[in-house]
Amino acid sequence: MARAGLNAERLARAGAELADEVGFDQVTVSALAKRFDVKVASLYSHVRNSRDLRTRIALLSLEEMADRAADALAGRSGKDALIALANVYRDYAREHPGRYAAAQFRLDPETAANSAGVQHARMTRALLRGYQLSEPDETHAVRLLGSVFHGYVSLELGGSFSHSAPGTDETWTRVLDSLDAMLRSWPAPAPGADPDSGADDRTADPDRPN
Amino acid sequence: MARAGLNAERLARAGAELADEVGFDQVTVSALAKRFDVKVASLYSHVRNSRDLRTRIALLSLEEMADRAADALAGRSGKDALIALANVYRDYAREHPGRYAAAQFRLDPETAANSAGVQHARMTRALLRGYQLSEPDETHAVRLLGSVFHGYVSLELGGSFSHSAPGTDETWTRVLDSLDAMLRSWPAPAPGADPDSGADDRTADPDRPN
DNA sequence: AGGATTTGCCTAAAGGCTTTAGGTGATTTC
DNA sequence: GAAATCACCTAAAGCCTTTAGGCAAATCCT
Repeated sequence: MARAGLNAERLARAGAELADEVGFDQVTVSALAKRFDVKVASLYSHVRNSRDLRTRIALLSLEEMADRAADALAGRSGKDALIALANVYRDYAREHPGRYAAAQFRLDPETAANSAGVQHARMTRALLRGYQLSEPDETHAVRLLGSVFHGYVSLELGGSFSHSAPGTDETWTRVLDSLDAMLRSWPAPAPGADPDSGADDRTADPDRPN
Repeated sequence: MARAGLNAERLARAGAELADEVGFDQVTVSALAKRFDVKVASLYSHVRNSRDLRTRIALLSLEEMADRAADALAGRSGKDALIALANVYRDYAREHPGRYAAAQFRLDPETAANSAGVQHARMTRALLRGYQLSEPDETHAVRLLGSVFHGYVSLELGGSFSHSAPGTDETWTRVLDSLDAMLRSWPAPAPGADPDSGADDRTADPDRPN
C-alpha cells in the first residue's frame, strides 16, 4: 500500500481548506480522512483528537493573518496603517471564512499565549503608537479596535448587514474614518471616573494580551 | 408511566439553561433528554431535529435580550440610552453566555426576518434618533454600534481581555464615552468618497435589518 | 546488504449522538 | 365508555470519535 504522506502540518492545512469549504464546525476527523482517501483511524497517529485538529487549524489561521497584518503594516502609519490592518482582517474573513472562524476557536491559555494571537495585539499596539496615546488609554484603544474589527467582520460575514442599503463597503469606510477621528481626539475620561482604577500601566509588559 | 410534560417551549427553555451550563455547542438532543429523564427519541415529537432545537434556543435568547433592551431604553435618550443598551448586551452575555452564543446562531433568512433580531436593529435605530443622523449615516451608525457591542462582548467573553490591566469595566466605560463622542460629531464622508454610492435611503424602510 | 527498528496506515470494536419507524398505554373527546 | 389522539418507548441504522492491536514500508544500523 502506498503511503499518503500525512503529517500534522498537512492535516492542518487540508483542514483549513475544508473549513473554508464547509464551515469550521463541519471540520471533522472523518471528513479529513475521506479527503486523503485514508481510513479515519490513520489520522490519530498525527493528531491527538478532534480538538487538537481544530486547534492546529486555528493556530495556522492566526499565523496567516498575522503574516498578512505584518505585511500590511510595513511602511505605513497613522490612518493608512489603520485602514490597512482593518482590511487584512476583513479580506481574510471574506477569502477564508472557515479559517476566520477557526481563528476564533477558544484555545487553552497556554496555547493561546504561544500563538500568533499575541502578535495581533502587538501589531495593534504598534499601529496605535501613531496616535500617541499613553497608558492605559492605549490598552483601551487596542480593545476598541479589536472589538470593531472582529465585530464588524463577523456580523458582515454572518449576513447581518446584507439585504440592506447602503453597501457594506461604504459603511466600512465610514467606520474607519470614524475610528481614525476618534483616535486622533481620544476623549479624556468622563468626569467622575476613578482616575486610579486598574493597575499602574506605565511599566506594563508590551507583550501582554490586549 | 407518568408523562414528563414536554413541549417545544419547555425544551427550548431547558436547552437555554443547558447552554449556559455547558456551552451552546454542547447542547444536544441527547443531553436534553437526559435532563428530562426521558428517552432521546421522545424529544423528536416536539422538535424537528437538532438544528430546530438550536434555532428555538436562539430565538428565545434573541427575545429575552430584546425584552431587556426595550426595558432599558424606556425613558432614556442620548448617552444614557446608549449606555443602557450597551449594558444590556454585555450583562446578558455575562449572565447567560450560552444563550448569548445561541443568539449568534445563523438562522435561515426567513426565520431571521421573523425573529426578535429585527427589534434589535429597530431599537438601535431608535436610540440613534437622539443623535440626529440622517440616512445613510444612521445605517452606518447602526452597523458600527452592532459591531462594537458584539465585538467587545464576544472578545471579553472569550477571555481575550483577561489577564491584563486595566480592568475591562474601565475600558467599557471609555469605549462608550468614545462612541458617544463619535456619534455627536459624526464625521462627514471623507473627501473623494462617492456621495451617491448605495441606494437612496431617504425613503428607506425603517424595519429593514441593520 | 540485510536485519532491526520505527513509522504509517489498516482492521476491529466500543461508545455516543442523530434520526426514523413503529408500538403501547395514558389522556382527551364526543 | 369507545374512539381518537398524544406522549413516551423500543429498536435500529448511520455517522463520528477514539483506542487497541497488526502488518508492511521506510529507515537505520553494522
